[in-house]
Amino acid sequence: MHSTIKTSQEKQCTIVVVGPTASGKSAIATALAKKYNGEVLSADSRQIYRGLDIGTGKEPGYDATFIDATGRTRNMYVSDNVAHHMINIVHPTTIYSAAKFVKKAQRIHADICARGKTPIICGGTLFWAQALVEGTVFPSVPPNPSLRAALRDQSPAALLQKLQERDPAYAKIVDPRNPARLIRAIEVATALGAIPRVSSVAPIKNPLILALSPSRDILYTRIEKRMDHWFATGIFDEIVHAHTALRVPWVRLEQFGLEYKWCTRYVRGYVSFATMRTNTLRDLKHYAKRQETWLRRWERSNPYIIRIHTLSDAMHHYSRHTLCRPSQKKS
RNA sequence: GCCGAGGUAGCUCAGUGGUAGAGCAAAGGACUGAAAAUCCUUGUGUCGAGAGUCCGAUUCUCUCCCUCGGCA
Repeated sequence: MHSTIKTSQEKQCTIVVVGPTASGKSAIATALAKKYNGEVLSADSRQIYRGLDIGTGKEPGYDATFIDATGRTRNMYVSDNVAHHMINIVHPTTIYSAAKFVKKAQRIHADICARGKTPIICGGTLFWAQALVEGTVFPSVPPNPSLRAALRDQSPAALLQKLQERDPAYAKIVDPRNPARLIRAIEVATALGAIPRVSSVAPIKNPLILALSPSRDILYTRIEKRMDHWFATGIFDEIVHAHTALRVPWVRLEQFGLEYKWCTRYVRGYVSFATMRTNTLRDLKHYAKRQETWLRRWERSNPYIIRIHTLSDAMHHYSRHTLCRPSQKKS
């Protein structure tokens, strides 16, 4: 039952490994990649940045190149002898987005399949992972920096008013007190006249979605341990290096959130070590909680998500999935 | 031992003669080109203990206990 050799009955599938921070996604994804001739496609909104390694939880590795299915040379990241994609793809000052991620990741996914490998989507940015799996098409309105700057200081009420003038229907369903939501809605409505309905095109076929879900006690312990390990192994140097050698402004570093936010302040002498540590830990726990909330919601709309705890759970479900799939055929 | 300031939600503290709130934490939720971001909802606790005054005390008085300063 645990055969690692592909039989003719096995069908190609994409493994998806999600879960909160510090739940052990990377280790499982890498192990699955070795087991099933796979390549990892990262869905992590921070590991895309070069030079942010420790605090983003990158597994040790190096940048390398490979030849894709069309014969082109492409970049990848190699960790534990496994190819990883969507890691170290942009400079930290680059503004990236979920839409860009989905577009690029779809191409990479197709290429992995074309080369006969098993794609393993792995990441903690559930928004990105779900959008990729479901093939979400975002309104094709890129961010408008000057509009955003102009709206930045307006009250939610004023923003809502503006949105009502453009798209009253959408104004009824947005979060009326969330500036980020309101500004994006105004941005889209200004460009297109109204907010288009969201559509899902080109979802990933035959996904096996595995969700790591350690108990909260265990997770919080792991988060704290990992955080202290980062403090001890050079995250402060990394931040200083990003600022001096990579010329990443301090404000930008703070924008990355979590430890980058607090360690940057600590490195600059604005907060004590104790404050930095306490706040980082608090924010990490909040983050993990939001990831779990997202996962629960996704589960409500997708009954095929499977909760797992170990690598052998993952392998067990992979075997079942590839050998005798439930009727989830394309229609 | 004396003087002073306090003891109210897990923490920091407001507050009132008619049995109490805020922030943070915690829990839950939202999320469609910022997502490690952004935002929403949820607060009954012997108001340190005992006694007294009062129709009624967490609020006033007394005693005690504890904490923190200062003086010895």
